Amino acid sequence: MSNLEVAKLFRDVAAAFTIKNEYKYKFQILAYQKAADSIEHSSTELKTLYEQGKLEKIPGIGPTIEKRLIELFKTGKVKHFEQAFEGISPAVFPLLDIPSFGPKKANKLVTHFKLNNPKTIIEDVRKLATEGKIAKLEGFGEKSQADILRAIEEYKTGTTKTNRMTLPYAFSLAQEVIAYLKKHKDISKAETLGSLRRMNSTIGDVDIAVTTKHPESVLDYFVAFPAKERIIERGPTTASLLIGGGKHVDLLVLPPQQFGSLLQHFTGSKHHNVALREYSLKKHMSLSERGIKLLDKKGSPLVEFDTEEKFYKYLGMDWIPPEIRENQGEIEAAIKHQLPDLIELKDIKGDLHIHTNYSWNSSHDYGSASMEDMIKRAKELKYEYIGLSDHNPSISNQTKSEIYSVLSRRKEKIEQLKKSNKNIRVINMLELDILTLGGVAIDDKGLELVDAVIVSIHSSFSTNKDDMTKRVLKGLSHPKTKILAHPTGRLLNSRAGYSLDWEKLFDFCVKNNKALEINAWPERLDLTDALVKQAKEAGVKFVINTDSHAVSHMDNMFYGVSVARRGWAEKKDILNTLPAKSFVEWIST
DNA sequence: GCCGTTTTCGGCCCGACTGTTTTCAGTCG
Repeated sequence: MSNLEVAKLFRDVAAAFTIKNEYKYKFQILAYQKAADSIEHSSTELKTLYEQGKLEKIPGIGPTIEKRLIELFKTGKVKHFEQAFEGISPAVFPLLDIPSFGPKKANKLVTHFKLNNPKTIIEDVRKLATEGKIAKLEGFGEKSQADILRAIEEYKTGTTKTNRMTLPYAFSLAQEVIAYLKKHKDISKAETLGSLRRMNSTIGDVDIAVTTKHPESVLDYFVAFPAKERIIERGPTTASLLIGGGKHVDLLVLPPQQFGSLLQHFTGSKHHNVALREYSLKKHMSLSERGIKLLDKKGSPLVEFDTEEKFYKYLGMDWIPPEIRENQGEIEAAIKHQLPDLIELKDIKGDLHIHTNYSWNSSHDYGSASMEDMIKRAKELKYEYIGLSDHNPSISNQTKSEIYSVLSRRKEKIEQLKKSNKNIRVINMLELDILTLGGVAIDDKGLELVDAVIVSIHSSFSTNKDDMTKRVLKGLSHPKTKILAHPTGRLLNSRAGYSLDWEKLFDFCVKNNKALEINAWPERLDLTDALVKQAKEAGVKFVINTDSHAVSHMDNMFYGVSVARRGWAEKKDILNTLPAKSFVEWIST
């Protein structure tokens, strides 16, 4: 059973408790939802933790839920859950996947119309709505019947929440909306919030905050946004639009004196906010997007904040960078004034994963720009060094001596470039395939013709964890291999990546002075933020690379730096912040 | 059912919006 399946089961359990008695089970419901959230966000499979007897390492899993999970993995079911589901039609649960359906609404429809088939339930409800039967039910009406119909249509056509957006897509959508908003004369400030401000690897909704003295007219203007599909909601301080492709854009409007708490609240994450509020409650302060209520002094006015810095300071803590607001220890660190000094884009002094159009019967794709053009861009970016790391020449249709000869010709060209570019260090590198049977695609004699290599997996993704780990460690063992590129192999929204024994890999990297790449390509963002944090704690060093195949790709460095920041990485953790001399020393020894 | 920088008992985030009501229930983030 995968983490997502367990999380869904827990949410169904919470829904079942909600239907049975929301008040009696209030805190069990909360506990199962919290556990589901945390299981979804876990970077380790629960099954693995179960096998290692480490289930209690997941926050939100205590002794009782641990017992239930052990029963689940042992027998495939949980007695206690079956009791919880007793008397509730299984047809309720598929409905919960449709936005606007919660446990109460779903159960009311299912019981009243005696619907019991989970396979046909969505079609059954759609039919009832079409026939006008739902409007007659108490608590429903014509409007909600129409809403149900539309929600089902949007769900079936995939208009709602299918794929999450990649960062560049979300940024350009946000920029488009902000550019539109800025045309309104009463808007003084507009900023993106939510997961986009936290630089999450994928974005669900785009949240934009605006401060103005004329909220009415701003909201009117916003909901008239030309590219909208429809208005989802519109109140006095917020509005939400559905944009083509099933994306939401939410606007939040508050007066300038409350802008600080507004930013804080809608930047999230939800887990960060809940933890922050629980902490503050113990200090008798109640937090919201409008400010802070002091619970000790009755009738005292709301304390307002125009900046986020003042808001956090009032709570007795340092301002927390948005990227690490995930309730992963940042609140405790902010109280103790021990927040990490996160790496910044300006710290980066070189890019080592650069593909060019150098043509030589390659094993994989070429870049579109010349070595000269990529070097020129690196200089514009004020880099001190650049690694030219084309894919290794194909080994399937060239003899060894042919390979030595092409490598040597490329070396000559790069030596020329080194000489003609005195103010940047050009490093002769390769991105080298780790073969299916371990080992790398080019032998020792060939590797003498390059300064250093990046290794990566480009084949046999389904290899099991133990074999894949052996394969990767063997690939990293050669003295010339310094960096493991895109270590998980994932592609956002399309490929999960392969399995690796991360603890083993981290340990190997620390002992053998190898680095893990943080690949800045927006569909990769690989390592993941969670693994960066774990690796950093194990003492692993990183290199942030763009994996550029065109000049413009070199600007993606920003996304890689964001992943590093989300993983709590500091300048000292990232090797390509080193000055040229020290970096070249590391990579060539 | 979880959890601990005033707690191993006694707490558990907070408000927005919609639709169906005429003061509230449900859902969402």
